[in-house]
Amino acid sequence: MGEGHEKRRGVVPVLLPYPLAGAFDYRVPHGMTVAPGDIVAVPLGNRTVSGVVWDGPPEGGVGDNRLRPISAIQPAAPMRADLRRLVDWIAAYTIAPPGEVLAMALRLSMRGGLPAAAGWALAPPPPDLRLTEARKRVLDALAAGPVSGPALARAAGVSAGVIRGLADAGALVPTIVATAEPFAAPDPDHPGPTLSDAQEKAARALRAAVEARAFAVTLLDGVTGSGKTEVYLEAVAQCLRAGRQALVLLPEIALSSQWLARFTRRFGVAPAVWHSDLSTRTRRQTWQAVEEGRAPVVVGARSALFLPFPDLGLVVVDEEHETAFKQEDGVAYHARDMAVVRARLCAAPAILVSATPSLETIANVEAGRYARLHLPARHGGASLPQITLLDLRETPPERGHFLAPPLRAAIAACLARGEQAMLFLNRRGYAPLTLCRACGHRMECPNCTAWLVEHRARRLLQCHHCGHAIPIPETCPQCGAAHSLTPIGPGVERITEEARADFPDARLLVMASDTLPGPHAAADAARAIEAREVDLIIGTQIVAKGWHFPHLTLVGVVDADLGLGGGDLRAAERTVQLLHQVAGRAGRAEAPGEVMLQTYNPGHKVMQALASGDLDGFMASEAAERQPGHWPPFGRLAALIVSADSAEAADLAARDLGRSAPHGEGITVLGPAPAPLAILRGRHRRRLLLKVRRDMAVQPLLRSWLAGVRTGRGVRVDVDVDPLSFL
DNA sequence: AGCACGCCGACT
DNA sequence: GTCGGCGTGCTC
Repeated sequence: MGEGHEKRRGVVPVLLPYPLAGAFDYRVPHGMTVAPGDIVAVPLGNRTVSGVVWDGPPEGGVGDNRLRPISAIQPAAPMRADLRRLVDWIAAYTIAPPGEVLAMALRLSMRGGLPAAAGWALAPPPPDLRLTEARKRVLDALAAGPVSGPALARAAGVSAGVIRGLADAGALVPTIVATAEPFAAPDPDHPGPTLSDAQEKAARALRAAVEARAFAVTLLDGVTGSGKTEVYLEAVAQCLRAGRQALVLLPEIALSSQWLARFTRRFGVAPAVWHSDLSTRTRRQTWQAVEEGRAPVVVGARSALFLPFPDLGLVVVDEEHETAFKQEDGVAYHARDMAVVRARLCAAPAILVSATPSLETIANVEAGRYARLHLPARHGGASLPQITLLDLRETPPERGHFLAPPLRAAIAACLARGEQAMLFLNRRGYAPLTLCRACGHRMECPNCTAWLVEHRARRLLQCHHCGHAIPIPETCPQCGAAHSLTPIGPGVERITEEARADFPDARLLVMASDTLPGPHAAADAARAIEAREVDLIIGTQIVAKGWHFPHLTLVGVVDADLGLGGGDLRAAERTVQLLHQVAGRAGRAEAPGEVMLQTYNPGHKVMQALASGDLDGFMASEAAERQPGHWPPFGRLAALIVSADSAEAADLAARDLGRSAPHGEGITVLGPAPAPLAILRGRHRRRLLLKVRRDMAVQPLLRSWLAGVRTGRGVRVDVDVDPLSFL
């Protein structure tokens, strides 16, 4: 490093947290000196805003007479150089205004001043105070000075009631205390679980990578249940021994109660947690603890990438294949890839972890850019579940039902053995389509190109893209026929109804994002399953996360073909990843697991790969398919989404863009074509795809392309570099 | 992102 | 006659 401390006078660039084209120049007033990274207050129009003194010379885009002076240097810790480089890097890569990226990195920190909390201090003891043991402990804990409420309760080992009582008796007075409470220090030498030989070997390699204090990326892969988490926690332990901080990114932190329990088992205490739903207080405390090096380990969602670690020694991305790491709205960045960038910027190793690595990561391994550590088998005597394909053409469900007889029989047998079963269907609600039997009318969203999904429990038809909802109509809005609207196809609600009828004695639990609002509900559900208070779990996507349910031995996938349609580049890859993950929930302890996939395409390469377990072979064939056409990861892709109020305006703008598209050797432009969601939230959308060879960069092409077209009123062009979703 | 300036509907 | 809708445009 060594840079970033030079004091500067004259004119400096200041990056403002708004989607402006670049940094703005400001004059440094006499008597003030600033350095890159300083948080400053500057005038902007008729108000004062906060910004960050940026690096390099002034932009020079504006005449000296229009330059305004910096108002003040804010009393906040300067933004670190590596974070400034990360902001620059993400902005350049995603073609986003740097200020918009800065906003993501700052939004989380700049709200409010110093963290403070309600606390308690000793008052002159009232003469009639009755002292109990608990009350004595509280008074002792306050002898050294004021302490915040929760910390006091913890330190004295009492409930909040005892403190309340002392306050009522007049022995305590409320105060505001600065909360610089240290986060508990994880103990790297806390006795953890014993590793198998294979795990120990991988752990050794990762410890060495941490000790090397150099940028290097390692893929850690192995089937679900092979003990990858325990292995990378050893790398975290090594990082702690070296006195440095570690960051672990998880795709959906809110659903990871079991992950936190595993961490606690290994290190004796829980890590600092970071995600977007934290309260303002917790957010500020965590931010500050990270900044001051008091939070040795942070586990977080993608936004944790922007935390100001002073000494980051390790970055782990668990479930690296998860698409939840890709932010779609605003700045379209992939947290997995940016985590690798962050690791490189602070010369730390990165570990990518997955049972089903993305083809991108596999290609990086094969090109020698990433190392690979492979865990060959399930850990602790558990075996991989037996996966069978249920051909729905041969053994169809009864009319109006969705569970084929062999699956029903398997569930019945499983429940009879006293074991748990799970049904997986990646679709919320009761039915994805409502159709009029009289005239064929389909209930569609007025704002989006999408069907309205019936939610029977709430008596609604709802659009899963924009949230538009209407009460379920009595009559067809097209032809007026009464009682003619029929639900078509299953959602989890409908499967639940069927299961309830088929297995009336089983205790059911539905796990879907709308039935488990918030982390506590998910944690409660997981606890209930572990405690065997549930026999049959019916769930969407969220049951696929890394849960460990030791008594679950049967998983039925209601519609394994779901997700294969739509012509998405990664549809097959994603289906294999998702279903492998779901299958991995079965048989994680002594009892062997069994998985049944209901499919109309048992011959499909996805079904064959899952049934045979040959994921490497499947990924190799995916690679072979994408390579000749230079599709990712063997080429680079950027999507341009043109949206406008009217179809005509969208078409016009899209055609204009198409006409001025870059061309040349190794460059392909596809489109314009209606985006798969041709109308979304009332906006008409067209899509263009720019595809280039892997040895070329899309960013310069995009920049000159977009600079050359001026879009008309109401027209927006959104750029998505490395798009994952083709909607 | 804010907040202005700027041209067309219902109201103290 | 004004107050006010939010559509475009600018902020160093």
